Amino acid sequence: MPTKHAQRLATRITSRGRRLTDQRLIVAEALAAGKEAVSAQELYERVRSRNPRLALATVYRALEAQVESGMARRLERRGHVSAYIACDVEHHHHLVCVRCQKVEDLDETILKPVLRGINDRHGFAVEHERLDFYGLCAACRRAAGSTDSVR
Amino acid sequence: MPTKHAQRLATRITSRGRRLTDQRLIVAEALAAGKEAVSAQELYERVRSRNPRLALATVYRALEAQVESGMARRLERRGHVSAYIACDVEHHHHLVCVRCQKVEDLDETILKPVLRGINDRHGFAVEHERLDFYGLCAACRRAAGSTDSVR
DNA sequence: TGGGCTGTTGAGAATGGCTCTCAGAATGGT
DNA sequence: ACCATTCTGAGAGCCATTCTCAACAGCCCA
Repeated sequence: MPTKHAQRLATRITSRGRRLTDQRLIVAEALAAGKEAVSAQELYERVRSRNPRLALATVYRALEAQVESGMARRLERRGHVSAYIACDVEHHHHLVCVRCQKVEDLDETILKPVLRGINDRHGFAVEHERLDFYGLCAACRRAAGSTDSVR
Repeated sequence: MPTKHAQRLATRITSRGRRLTDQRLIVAEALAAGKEAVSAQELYERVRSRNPRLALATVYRALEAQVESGMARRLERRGHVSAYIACDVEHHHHLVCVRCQKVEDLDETILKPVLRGINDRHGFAVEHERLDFYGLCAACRRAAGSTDSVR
């Protein structure tokens, strides 16, 4: 009795002519279950108890496949580790609060002019970007009594 | 007879209470000589012929020190490899070509609206940001015959 | 100027994330 | 159901990076 959610994942997995396998579904569900970025190792451990025969290499392959088909995004973590996050729609970028560590999603429309500018002024075709803003979120800003405006 | 350039590098190397060593100067000069991002391995090989006793680990350590003191910036390359680029001043953002590895500085004025937008729409006070774009530079784009526009 | 404290280096081994290999198993079109 | 094709499990292999530690070299101070 596949859930509606599993159905949708299955559709996306096979959308590029890829085969639907139990392993891919397991990995996709596990990844989609969390809202934070997970490394392949972590995901492997998280899933292992229920699926003892699942191999680590398979997790890597499944994640790679998800990234390729746009179901997930690969992020870089310190120490040359990749972390993955499920993506419903277009990927987004983050505002990381250096005080409370909370992460907000960046309003993507803000970026459009930048990408266009890079294209127009530099003739540069952006493939992917690394884009993280660190600072104080609204709450912490109030708490800190900061009246600083943006630079 | 240290050149003016070497003098300036030396000053920056020691600026954080770090010791000035031949090895650090060699690495700093080699990195500053190029305008494209270089991996530690590449830099090591580039420098090895003139300095056969220089160890790879030392190159890694010197690059790490440069990153920490703001003389260089670490970029990500495919396959979990770090690449480094010398930074003249504080905090530039980069356009890194994934094909020829050349690095352009981003026209900073493009960013102004983004920072304003983050401030206005998210109430988020940006302290610092990490912002690198990866893609095809104008030359490689022509070479590739790409007619793709920006997303 | 000459210790001496301490940061730094060289060399190679160790680490660890990730990928490869390959035989056997599973998938999906026909 | 058949079969070409794709996937998987298991572990070995790969390779960028880091660690270890004894020897060495800056730099501070008298």
